Amino acid sequence: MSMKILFMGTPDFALFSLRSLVEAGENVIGVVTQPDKPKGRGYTLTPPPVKVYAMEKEIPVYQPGTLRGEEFATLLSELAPDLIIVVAYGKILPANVLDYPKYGCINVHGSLLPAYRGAAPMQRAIMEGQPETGITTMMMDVGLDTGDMLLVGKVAIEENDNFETIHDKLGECGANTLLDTIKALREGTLTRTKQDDSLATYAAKIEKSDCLIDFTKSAMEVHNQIRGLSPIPLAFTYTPDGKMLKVPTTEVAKREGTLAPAGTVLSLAGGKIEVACGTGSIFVLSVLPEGKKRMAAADFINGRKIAVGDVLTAK
RNA sequence: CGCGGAGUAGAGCAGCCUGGUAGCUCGUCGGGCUCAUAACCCGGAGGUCAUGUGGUUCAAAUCCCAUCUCCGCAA
Repeated sequence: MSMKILFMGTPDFALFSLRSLVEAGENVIGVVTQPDKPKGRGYTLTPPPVKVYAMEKEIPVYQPGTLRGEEFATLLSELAPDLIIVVAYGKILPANVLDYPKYGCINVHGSLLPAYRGAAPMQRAIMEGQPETGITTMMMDVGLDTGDMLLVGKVAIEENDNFETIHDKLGECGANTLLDTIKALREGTLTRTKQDDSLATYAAKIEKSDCLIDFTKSAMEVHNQIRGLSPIPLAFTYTPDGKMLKVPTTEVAKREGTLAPAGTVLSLAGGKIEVACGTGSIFVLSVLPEGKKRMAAADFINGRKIAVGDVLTAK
């Protein structure tokens, strides 16, 4: 049975799934992705990763500004997909789209639903210190990540995993879980499980305020925040001269109790910047100073930009 | 023409405003010392100060002009 699949997705995370569909020989008849957006210095118009890949594979690409209205409805009836796969597309699908395909719309979501519904499930799970996260495939409905669950894949979050490593592991896991889901659909063995709404939690989009490091929290909480935001967009603090300092990598020091006022630099031994937290301390292993490249903490120390006793603060 | 920072030894930086001997922390190489350390001491190598056979000047890393490259913010 060859189903006509329409793929909807935008960033790198979606690319894992699209690539696996293509490589598995599925009949991907088109890709819907967000319009090119101005990015970076000088506002260069940049295509989303999914578009770049689709064009390489000569799959038709569509970038509607909206899914509501005649235009997209017409396109949909021309393409006539049997199944729509949605992975981090970035827009809400209206009811007429959800209802169109014979086999419905399947979403690949980066959490163990009903936990972490919403925009930033991977980051939030790490930031909140979860020991594991995963992928849930679901039949989409009109709610935000509220549809019936299909299959689940789990991924452990190790102490030094960060957003990048979890993103890649879940991308991989998502691709595999998606293929399993389609296989089950085809074989008629797919079962739907309702979400328990009473257990639902939301993973709100990451805001600037989420990125400000709060050293009054425990060393582990600070570490979780920093790694959940690394390498994008990165957690930050301010040095005594008022310059912003982003922190890509840290590790938790094995120390207990309150060592000094939160944010105080305790030591520069071994090329690590040890910073006091509410309880315990963390080692800052690399930094990204304002206007500079990312560098090892040892280099930052060599340039004499920080000293024992300096206090890193919210400004 | 979105805003801003930066290009000086292998790395991170200072020096530039107020032109006049190329400096700091580290790494590296050689030697010494210690039971030992993120060790310590002594010595050395390594730079056409991004580019222009540009301008000003007795003299330019420093002031002026142009170009290239890298980065942060914002979106």
